[in-house]
Amino acid sequence: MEGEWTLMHELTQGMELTKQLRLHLNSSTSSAETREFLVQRIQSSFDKALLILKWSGPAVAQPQPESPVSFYASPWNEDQKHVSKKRKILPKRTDHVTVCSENGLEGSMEDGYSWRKYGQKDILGMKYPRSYYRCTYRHIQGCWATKLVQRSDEDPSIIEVTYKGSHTCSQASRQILPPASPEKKQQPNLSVDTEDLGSKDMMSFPFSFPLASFAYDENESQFCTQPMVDFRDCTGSYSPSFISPATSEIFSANTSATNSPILDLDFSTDAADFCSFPFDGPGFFSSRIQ
DNA sequence: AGTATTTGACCCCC
DNA sequence: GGGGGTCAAATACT
Repeated sequence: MEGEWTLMHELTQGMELTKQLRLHLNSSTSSAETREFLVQRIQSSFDKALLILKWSGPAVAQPQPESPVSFYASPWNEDQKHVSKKRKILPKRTDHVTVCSENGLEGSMEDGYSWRKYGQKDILGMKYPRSYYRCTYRHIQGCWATKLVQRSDEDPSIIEVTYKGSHTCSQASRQILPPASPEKKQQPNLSVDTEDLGSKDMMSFPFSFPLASFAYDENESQFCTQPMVDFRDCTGSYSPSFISPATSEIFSANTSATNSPILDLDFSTDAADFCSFPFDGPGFFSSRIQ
């Protein structure tokens, strides 16, 4: 089974990386960046292994939408029905994603989830207003994921997306699945700057890749993604040179709402979902495509 | 008619 | 008190 092989591969790689990290920890010449890179790769390997386990069989695979979300103070059916204007305590995890949107992708659907806009504010010092989105299924399934969309001042083609909370709706659990059917309309490509690609085997992950990488913000106890991945229109000139015919299928991402195979992993709850994928190490995507 | 978006008001936190 | 996040009525869209 390919899944088993990949699982073994990831676990083995995790072990190897751990050994490397140990060597670096004992080495006075090792840089902090290198160690951090190894840490992230280790985490990535184990994340992937966990994901493979998680999705390898129906008995254990499907997380239930009603499964508790640790950072919410109380369950939906107790708290959420008491609608109040009181500011809710937000989850402690925030994901920052920077995407380059030149074709209006900054709407509610480009990341594989279905969002509903619930507000817009002019932010002090910001040229462009900030838009607030919540999961479409908030009231149906008690999914309290939200995101903030802010167009960059410096480069209006850059859309900064901040995710708050994680999806507990059923949509979250199917994000990892491949598209149910081929999309007919032209899809924008998801391009990744891979200037500092570490190793080719990092591309071996069979079913998914991140929209952006995650880093842990210790100050705020938050997970933050690093601004590394851009959306480009299909006609865009940029195309990562490493993409092979095989991998381009993975990277040619459908960014419409329901069948993006890639933009997922994401923001769901448990540790296994904090996937810092292989290409997310420091320097892995070292610059943003403009 | 049902759903999504807009937008002014409200409220909390710093 | 001001800024930012959310609510909800009004409006637009399908």
